[in-house]
Amino acid sequence: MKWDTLDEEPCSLSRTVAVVGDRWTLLILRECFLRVRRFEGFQSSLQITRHLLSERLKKLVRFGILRRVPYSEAPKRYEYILTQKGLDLYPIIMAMVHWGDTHMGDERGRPLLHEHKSCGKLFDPVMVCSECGEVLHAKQVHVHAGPGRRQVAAG
Amino acid sequence: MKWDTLDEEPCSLSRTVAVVGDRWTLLILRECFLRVRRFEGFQSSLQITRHLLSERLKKLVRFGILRRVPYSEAPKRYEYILTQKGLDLYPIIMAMVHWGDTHMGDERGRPLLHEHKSCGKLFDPVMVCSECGEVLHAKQVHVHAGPGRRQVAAG
DNA sequence: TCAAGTCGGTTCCTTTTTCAGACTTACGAT
DNA sequence: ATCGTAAGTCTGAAAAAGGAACCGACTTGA
Repeated sequence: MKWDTLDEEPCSLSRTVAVVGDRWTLLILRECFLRVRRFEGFQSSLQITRHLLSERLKKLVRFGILRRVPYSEAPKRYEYILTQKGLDLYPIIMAMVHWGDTHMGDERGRPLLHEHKSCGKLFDPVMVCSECGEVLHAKQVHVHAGPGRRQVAAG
Repeated sequence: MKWDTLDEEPCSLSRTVAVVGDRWTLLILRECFLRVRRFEGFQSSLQITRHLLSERLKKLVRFGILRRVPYSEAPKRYEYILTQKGLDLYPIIMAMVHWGDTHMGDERGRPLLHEHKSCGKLFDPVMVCSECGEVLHAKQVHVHAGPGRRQVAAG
């Protein structure tokens, strides 16, 4: 497996992993969803080295997850804003937060609570079937080869 | 940020990232959900080095995501089976597969199709609010500090 | 019975990433 | 002139990943 061509594998998970499959990238995205937008903001809340932050932000921009938007002309300053493609990562982040809440909690309770503005309640994210609306479980799902599958590789 | 204590951060995303936040681990989990159970099975389908596979499997066992179950006494041979905690990672994997299908596809179409046995249809996973059942969007969610939050750190 | 193959690893060495922290550039304020 | 801020870049050391050979306990086939 070569990481530099992982985004071309005939497997949607590999392609996603190529983009967000490392620790810092996922933590940077968490900050994005918490409305952090600027280099110093990411750096101070994550304690990531500036070198790596710079590289990760470039990569997220290259993949179209963030847009680099100037907010000051002199001196030139930029913020990093989630694109629609980036906003669509929300279910991944929320699924991870929910798993952490469920399986990695401690005696102090949840670090964050989420309120759904539409209904006004504190909620958990639940994954359902787009067709029947039932909650999804791994054992209820059967996998078929699709048109984009080249070989026996999975995906 | 020190990776060895990431699972104790007051942030559910960090804690999840501590366990599944690297490329190989996510790909190994994909194989688990595709019913791969044995060392050689993972190794040959992923082309991961045996060294790294060994280490990652140990880590997943240590975190209670896989169980190491003997299937032969002489010689001693083991398989790796998802625990309930591991099965609960399914929404994360499916959210990543769905994002890849949506945003990283090519002209050949999807590598895999998913059929929901309960309703018999090909489906996409959708994340909804546990309280009202509506589809979740990042902008509809407001975040509050919960009891497990120590400081200004996010989670 | 002896060689070859299988499975689940371990060991060793090289290459790539990451880390920690100083340095740079461009400006505004004191 | 000096300080502070923002958004980076550069450098050398440490850690992680990659590649490939080796090992031990069996089974299989000649």
